[in-house]
Amino acid sequence: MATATQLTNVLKSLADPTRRAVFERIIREGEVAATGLVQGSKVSQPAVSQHLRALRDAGLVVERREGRHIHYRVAPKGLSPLIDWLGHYETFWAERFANLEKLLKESE
Amino acid sequence: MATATQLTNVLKSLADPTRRAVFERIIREGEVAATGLVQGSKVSQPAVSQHLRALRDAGLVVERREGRHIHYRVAPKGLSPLIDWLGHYETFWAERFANLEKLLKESE
DNA sequence: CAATCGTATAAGCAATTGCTTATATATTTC
DNA sequence: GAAATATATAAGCAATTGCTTATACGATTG
Repeated sequence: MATATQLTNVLKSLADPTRRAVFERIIREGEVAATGLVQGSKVSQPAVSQHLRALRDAGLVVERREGRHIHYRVAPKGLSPLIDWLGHYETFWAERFANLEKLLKESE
Repeated sequence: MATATQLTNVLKSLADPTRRAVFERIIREGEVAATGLVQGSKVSQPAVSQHLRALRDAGLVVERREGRHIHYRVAPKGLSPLIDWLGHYETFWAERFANLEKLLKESE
């Protein structure tokens, strides 16, 4: 079960637009090296690195070292704390949420 | 359609544990006056008031004045930006699920 | 109208955040 | 081993955040 702290970390991580953009690129591109994420980013390499650390600490991405590159990809259950939290209040906004939750549960 | 700014506001609002607790109480209790939310809260009345304003600005709650009380309740579509954002990557997660399944089959 | 109740706003402050530049740490290549 | 590449960490700084106390506003009651 996801703790409140984990949920807080996920929400905080996604709340920053720059960091969320990094996460979205990782989602779209599947697996990206940090270099690739720096290119096309508005912020510096250290800034991207710091965002990647935040995302990793929040459990949203995982890294895989390959030579001097470090490739990032989405952590399978990274969004679980958020999905679970939404699901906890499902009855309040059931219809829209039902399909998404089902899909995500299957992918665990 | 929800803008990126709206999503950011929703995420930021929910990212703070105290403010999220206020929101959760409003969800559970249906309609609550600010006084009720202050009671049982760890923070002061102004702090609660500021959190309520943030939640309202993010579109997560609506208020209804009744005499000198102001009652808060969940805004029906307040979480839409978040739900929509998650749904936007639905296809990605579906593909991820498919790939995982494929990978597991191959490793048998 | 004066007192009171419910709530919001103002001002100030310590803590946190997101960024920068500069530097360190791995890893590979020459 | 030296240079180059990929990434992380350190230090510092301006902006933002979440809280506090004090005060203002709005509605009700006497």
